[in-house]
Amino acid sequence: MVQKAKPPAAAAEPKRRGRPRAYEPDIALGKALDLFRRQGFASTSLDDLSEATGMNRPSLYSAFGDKRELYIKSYQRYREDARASMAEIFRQEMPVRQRLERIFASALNIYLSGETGPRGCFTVVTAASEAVGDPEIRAMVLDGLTELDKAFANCFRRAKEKGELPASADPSVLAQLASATVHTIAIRSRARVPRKELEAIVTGAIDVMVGGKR
Amino acid sequence: MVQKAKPPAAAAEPKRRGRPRAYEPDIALGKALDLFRRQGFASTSLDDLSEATGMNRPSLYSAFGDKRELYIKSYQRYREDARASMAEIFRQEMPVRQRLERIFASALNIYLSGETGPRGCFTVVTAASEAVGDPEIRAMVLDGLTELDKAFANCFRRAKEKGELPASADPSVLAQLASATVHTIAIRSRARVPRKELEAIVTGAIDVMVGGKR
DNA sequence: GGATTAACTTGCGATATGGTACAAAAAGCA
DNA sequence: TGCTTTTTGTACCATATCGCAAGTTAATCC
Repeated sequence: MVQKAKPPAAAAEPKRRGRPRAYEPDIALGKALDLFRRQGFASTSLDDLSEATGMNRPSLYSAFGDKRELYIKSYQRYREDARASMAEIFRQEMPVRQRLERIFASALNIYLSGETGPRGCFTVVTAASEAVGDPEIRAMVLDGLTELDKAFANCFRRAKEKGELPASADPSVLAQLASATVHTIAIRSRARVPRKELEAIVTGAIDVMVGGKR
Repeated sequence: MVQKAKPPAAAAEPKRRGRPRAYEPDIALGKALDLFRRQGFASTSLDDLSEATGMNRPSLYSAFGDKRELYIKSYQRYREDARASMAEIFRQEMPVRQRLERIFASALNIYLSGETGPRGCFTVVTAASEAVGDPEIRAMVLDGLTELDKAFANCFRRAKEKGELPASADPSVLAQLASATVHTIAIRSRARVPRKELEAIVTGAIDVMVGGKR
């Protein structure tokens, strides 16, 4: 039930007035995200969330709203994190192959980490869940899929401009193949396919996309 | 609550002894499958299943066992259907490209059909659900993924033997790309990506796998 | 027609779940 | 020291869910 005994989290705080919070919203949201990602929306109870975050239900409620809102906020958080690591990879100039390797390695790390087994990709998990019945959630999922496509397309477009790919290469087709590779490893990771095999799939896909190993 | 008013389903029946069933197990299982596929395990209640199948809960029980068993039987049924259409496609001799087109078209039909929106792929839905926590279900999912890989590998191996693919082509790598394409359209279909776009993804992937359109 | 068999219908009980009301607690402010 | 403000902790409610028990109905067998 306890989360952390350090109330003065960030340095500068404007001296809040009432009783201090016993939790840090950011890390609590992270715990909720982990749970939702592993168990899905429907089979994660508020009791589970309460235990994982160290907050009791009323606190959860006042901090994040009801279960659906908490799920949405968790997903947004997931996307922000993913975007951040993507941006990091796109910051420097490098060969396509290397950039692809980094992107896939990052994906694998996200999907395979987790204390109680691989967690997979939250976008894929949400897409496959009953939650897609909710139009707002479905829109977010679609946006997540599109964002990944665009990142890969950007990657291949740059490569083509630099002459790393033949003129016949279609960046958007390659991007969809790359996204497909991400999706397949996300799914396989949930089935506990060992890391080695997932890495082999990635390597094979890269070879096909940018030309054989060298 | 009513399912069908035709008791003498198949022609030859060994004259059962007690009160006749008011349902046909096969079509009931199909309805259950539809529901599970759309809503997932956790958020499909026995009441939902009862209504969809036209059987009340005790009948469901005696026919299929508890909810988990029903889910497993639904998944097995799904796999049998998928295997059957695969076998059909592999029956005759044809160019790789055409065979791939048929396989993907079949997948699209399965994923996009459904009265209340696309249903997606049951293997993918199960992989992404909380049900993977169950070792037996996880094993079935893994088996489903592997079976698809093998079917595609078989397809590419034949093509290579017939000289349709260059000697450098690696059937198992191509197979994983093809599976990845299936997985990505399964996921996107759940996000309601329109059929046209999914078909474009398939076409692009085929071009990359077996060489440009001709 | 009566016995037997198998399925159907109704209804229940134990538990879990999402959500909330209300009072105690811990801080600042005067 | 009292007062206000914000959060926590406990308890609760209405509902939903799974699974099953007991009795009823409809068919065949003798």
